[in-house]
Amino acid sequence: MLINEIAKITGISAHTIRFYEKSGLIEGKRDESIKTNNYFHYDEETIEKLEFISDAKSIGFTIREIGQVIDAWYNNKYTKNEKLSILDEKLLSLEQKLKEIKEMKNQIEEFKKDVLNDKC
Amino acid sequence: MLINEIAKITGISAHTIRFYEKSGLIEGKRDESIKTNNYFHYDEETIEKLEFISDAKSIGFTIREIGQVIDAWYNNKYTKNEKLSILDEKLLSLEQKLKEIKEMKNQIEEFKKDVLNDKC
DNA sequence: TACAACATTAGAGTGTAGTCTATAGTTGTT
DNA sequence: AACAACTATAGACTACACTCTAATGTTGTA
Repeated sequence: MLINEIAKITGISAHTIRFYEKSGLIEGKRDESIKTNNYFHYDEETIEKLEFISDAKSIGFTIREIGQVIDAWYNNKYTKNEKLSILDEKLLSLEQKLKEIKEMKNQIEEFKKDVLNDKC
Repeated sequence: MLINEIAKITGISAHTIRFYEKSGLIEGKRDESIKTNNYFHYDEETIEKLEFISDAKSIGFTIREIGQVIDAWYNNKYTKNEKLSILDEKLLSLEQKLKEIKEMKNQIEEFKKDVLNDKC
């Protein structure tokens, strides 16, 4: 798959995909048998990664954090224990986010009560 | 209270507090009886607002969104129905965030399983 | 073969949310 | 009065995550 095809599939622009590539989140491969161009080729795994990136970004993970998780999942950059500790850390931060969001829900419910009772 | 005092209480720097003031999130009052300076004075309500801002930022609300909620709560910029609709919209987006975070937790749990089973 | 549509890179520009600096004036303590 | 510590404002600077432009080359179709 060339960049525009994977862009269409994932809904992420070619520009942004190149940005993710430069940021080290994904990695296209060059076909060594083709000498006339140096186009990047992307596979199914890259689609998975890009979908993960979209999800992770929307819950507030930074590029750096997403890179860590991707490396913990796909890469051999880390030992097994390092991988598990990165993933556990992210799970913990997600727990924290859940707690904060529930608290914020309660607070906004209180605001609503105040508005309903004309207290503000 | 002057700016440094409220900064110390909330843990938010004076610079950032001035930035929030310029962004319309909080509003200090000038003491008209003092002619020698034009220092801003802040009250308890501003502390509440700044604490809300910290919480809301940490769950990913933008300055604009936070401004809307503060206006829906403290201000008479909106009608009762407008206020309720802003707050309901935020509640809905919090529900959405909760869902996304739970899904991400499951996905990272799956990554962990893969790592534990040496599948990657 | 013309040419639209695609690919690459470097680098510039944008929006958000601060963060810092410089300048100038004010207040409180010695 | 001297001086440290505070305050205000304008505007420069930063980090992050894109987003776009320009220049150049390649591919596929009429």
